[in-house]
Amino acid sequence: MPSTGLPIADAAATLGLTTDTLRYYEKDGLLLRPVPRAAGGHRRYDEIDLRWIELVTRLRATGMPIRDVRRYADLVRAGDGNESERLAILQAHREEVLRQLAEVQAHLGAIEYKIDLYLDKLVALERTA
Amino acid sequence: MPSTGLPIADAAATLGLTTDTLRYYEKDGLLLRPVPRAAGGHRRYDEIDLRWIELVTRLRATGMPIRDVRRYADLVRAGDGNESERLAILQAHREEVLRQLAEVQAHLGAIEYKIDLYLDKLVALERTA
DNA sequence: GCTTGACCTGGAGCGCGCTCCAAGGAGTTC
DNA sequence: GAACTCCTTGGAGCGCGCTCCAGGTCAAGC
Repeated sequence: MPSTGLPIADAAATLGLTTDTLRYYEKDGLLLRPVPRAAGGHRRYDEIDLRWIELVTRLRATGMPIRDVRRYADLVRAGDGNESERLAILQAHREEVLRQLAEVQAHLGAIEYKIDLYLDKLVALERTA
Repeated sequence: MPSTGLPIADAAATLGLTTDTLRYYEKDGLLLRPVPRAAGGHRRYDEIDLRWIELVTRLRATGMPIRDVRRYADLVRAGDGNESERLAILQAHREEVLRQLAEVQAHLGAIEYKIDLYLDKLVALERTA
């Protein structure tokens, strides 16, 4: 059996993470299974591992705390029958992300207003110069 | 001279911060001036202080690091003449926020796709039950 | 066969942004 | 004037999410 899958450095490059982060996620229970090892104990990331980790990065990049990602991974690892719980986690997260997006956009509006004030001010200075 | 302005607890409640955070911001150089004191050394937050801190919370809530807020505060404190530097900071921040908004929205789209898959799955289960 | 370099582990360290605490002072209420 | 509450300061502590390091193993290339 040939060792299939990517070594950790390639997986990290593919996913835009560091090797340290990949090992940390695995140790912290965020993955669906221990990543398979080649002879010698080196990790080999298969397609299924990469796809799961990509989802993890999406959850993390939208602000889901690591402990919630772990809860979700625990459910998926437990197998069929808890789909409504998984759905609840994702839906709650979606609501939270939408809330934050709206908040950030509102604050950004106020900041852009301030930017416009400075632009006006600088244009006026320009004219008198 | 009557002590004008809000005591720290009221200012915190008004701004949605804690008293600890207000003292921390002041000590860390994020404010435009030392907050005025009543007799006895208690802080009194005037309108001008509250308005500035509100801007600080907008910058923070949109992800600006404290050190950048301090740089901006330093410029404002220095007075007229550096408006283009202030503008540059705000515009750079605006670009960064827009970048992050787009990224979060893209990730959210993928998460919502997954939510829909679970919804379909659960509806199918429902039907067979 | 030996060097090189990627990988392994367990655990310490770190940057950020607060958050909490101890010890003490001052002003208001009875 | 005693009790209560809110405030003061300096500094320690903390939760999060990595990030780094030491010391060791293993496999591939020359």
